[in-house]
Amino acid sequence: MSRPRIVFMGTPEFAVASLAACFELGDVVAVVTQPDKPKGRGNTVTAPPVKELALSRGVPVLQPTKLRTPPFAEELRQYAPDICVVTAYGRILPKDLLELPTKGCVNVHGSLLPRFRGAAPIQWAIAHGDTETGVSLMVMDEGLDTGPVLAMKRLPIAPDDTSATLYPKLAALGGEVLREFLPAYLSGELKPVPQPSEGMVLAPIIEKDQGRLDFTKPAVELERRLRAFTPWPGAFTTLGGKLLKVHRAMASGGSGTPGTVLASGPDGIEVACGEGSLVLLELQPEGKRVMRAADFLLGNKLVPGSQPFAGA
RNA sequence: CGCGGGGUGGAGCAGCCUGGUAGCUCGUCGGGCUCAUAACCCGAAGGUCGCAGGUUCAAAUCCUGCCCCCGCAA
Repeated sequence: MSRPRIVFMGTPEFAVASLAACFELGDVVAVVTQPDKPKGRGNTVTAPPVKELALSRGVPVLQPTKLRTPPFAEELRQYAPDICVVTAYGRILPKDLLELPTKGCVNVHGSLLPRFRGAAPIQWAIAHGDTETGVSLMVMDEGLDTGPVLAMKRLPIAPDDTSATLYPKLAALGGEVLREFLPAYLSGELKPVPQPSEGMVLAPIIEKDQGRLDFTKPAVELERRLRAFTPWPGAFTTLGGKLLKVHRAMASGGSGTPGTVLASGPDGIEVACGEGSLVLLELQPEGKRVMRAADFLLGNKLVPGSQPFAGA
């Protein structure tokens, strides 16, 4: 097949590069994405990034609320897809959809499988302190990111990488892995290889409360989680009943009762943790802009020895 | 009309309710002191208090409209 008929399924910014690759690789006959949702201040109804690109290319956009009802499968069948490419769609695909395209469904996943199966692979790669991650192209089966793998591309994780900095890099890699390996899969040259049973790690969806700083944990872990959970849900604590976000911090060697301010000055605010200490470098009080810790201290006194942060 | 905080010398804040001299901490510049420090002492510069209108003898402060920044929720 020279021009495969592709149905693309995806939703956020991460999926856009994959969709762009699909436009090069075949005829994108339909794009499936999540329904428009109210977003941001003012609750403006916003279209997913994938939809924007699809519309600009004049491709039919489907935004079903439910996948498991027969009408959607029938609708999709009319497009007679050869292959369905899925990147961060945001839903589990039922068996009948997986089997609908003649070549099945392939998925671009943001980790080196079987490490970090699940909804938040990029975040957990950082949170675990990995120095390398990547993207995997796999043939989907009914399990959660358990299908046999066609190809992987690797990417180093820098010590200061956050999910925000890693996302676009991995999104681009996702487009590349499709361009390089999808044609070979479609022609039958490239066979999927089952994932090894060793090394499986789950990457469950992140919940808001996981961003709350728990100073009884080791400082190194808190620093990793801060980067992993940037931009969402971030790392935060409470000060004087108000939210205080921590945008940048550094693990250090101080010790004391967890949650105690060990030092505060131009170099930051050092807080004792369960193991080591965390030096807060950039803060954002609720309703305010991000500021350096030193600036924050000019208007807010944090006395060494005190335990001003709630929650700990 | 989703909920809420904020815009005051270069930075972070107070003052606003209860109109009446522009305040605090830091930075900057000049001088002094010290082996030394995020040091300390003395002095100085720097602000149309987001914008526009209104009320008033008088507005950062009260009223109206607009612009901009941000947190929450979804």
